[in-house]
Amino acid sequence: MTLLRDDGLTAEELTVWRLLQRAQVRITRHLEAELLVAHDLPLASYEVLMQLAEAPGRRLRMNDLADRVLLSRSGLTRLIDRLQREGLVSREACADDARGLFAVLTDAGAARLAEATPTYLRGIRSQFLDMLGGGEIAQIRAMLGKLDISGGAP
Amino acid sequence: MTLLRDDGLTAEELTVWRLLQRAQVRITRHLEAELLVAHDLPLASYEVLMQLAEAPGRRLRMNDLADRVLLSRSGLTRLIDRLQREGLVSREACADDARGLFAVLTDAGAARLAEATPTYLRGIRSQFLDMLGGGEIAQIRAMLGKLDISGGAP
DNA sequence: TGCTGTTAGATGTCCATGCAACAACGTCTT
DNA sequence: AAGACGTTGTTGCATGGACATCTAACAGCA
Repeated sequence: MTLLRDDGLTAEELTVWRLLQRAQVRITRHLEAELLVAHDLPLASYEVLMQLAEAPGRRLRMNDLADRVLLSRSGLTRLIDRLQREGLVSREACADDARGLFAVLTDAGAARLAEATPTYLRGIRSQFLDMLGGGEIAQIRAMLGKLDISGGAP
Repeated sequence: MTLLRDDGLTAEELTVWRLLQRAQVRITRHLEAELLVAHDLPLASYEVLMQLAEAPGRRLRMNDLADRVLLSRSGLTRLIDRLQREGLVSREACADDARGLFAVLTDAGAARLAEATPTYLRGIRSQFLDMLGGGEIAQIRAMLGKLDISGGAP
């Protein structure tokens, strides 16, 4: 039982990390599967549409968007390619920086997002929030906020 | 600002889920990168070796192992292929079920694991545990335990 | 024994992703 | 004004994972 981790991590500390992994993977897979069967929309695509919908002018620079959806720049390029092919997103030039591109949510994209959103939210509720008590959500939010590198403000 | 989520999730609830995603992805990437540069060992490989080391007889059935490392069966087949090629793991037949196979940790695998473990544990500490207070670890463990489907016992 | 159905792993195929390299553009210095 | 340097986004390439499918082997029942 002590083959490893005599290096300063207690069994509990290691367990916490494993639980975090498991929770995130389990929820992610649930959402992915549900969105796919119900709306033929991968989770990553959903998250792009969601971020764009929340952004002012329904648009975001590629770089900015990549950070928000936790994807590499090249990964996002390909993903936006696909979404553009489906007509859910378009690319527009950036006025004040000729290198830059905006990914812009189209009306079709907004409609598709609206369809899928109930599935997404229901999944988060049933696979995550419902399993915690009310006060616990605030607690876990505070702790996860500390883990967030981008200075998690309240 | 309320383009979506009038469906019953508060902004905070949605934030919690996003923070969980971000935390897990950030830590995972850190570990992957560190293990790769320092030991040329992908995170998934490390986790396989780790699980085998903890298992009785340093061996686990393929199916069982796949569940523990959160991989599909085919994914694990390929991964064990690679580890076997490197000599870190071997396959052994199962006495009481001729269909079954054990993945077994070799001495070379154990050595490689021992080399990489400090890097792994240091990563978890610096990217995760150090960012939380002592009491918080127990708290978050309790909550994440509730999220774990496999009846998280204390 | 001979069927039927189920389970354990391995493979063929496809697709998403990351990294390194690149091109185009911006910024800063002098 | 001009070059050095950083940034932005796209591409070639390789990797790794999932799904569907396949084979072998078990279990149950007639």
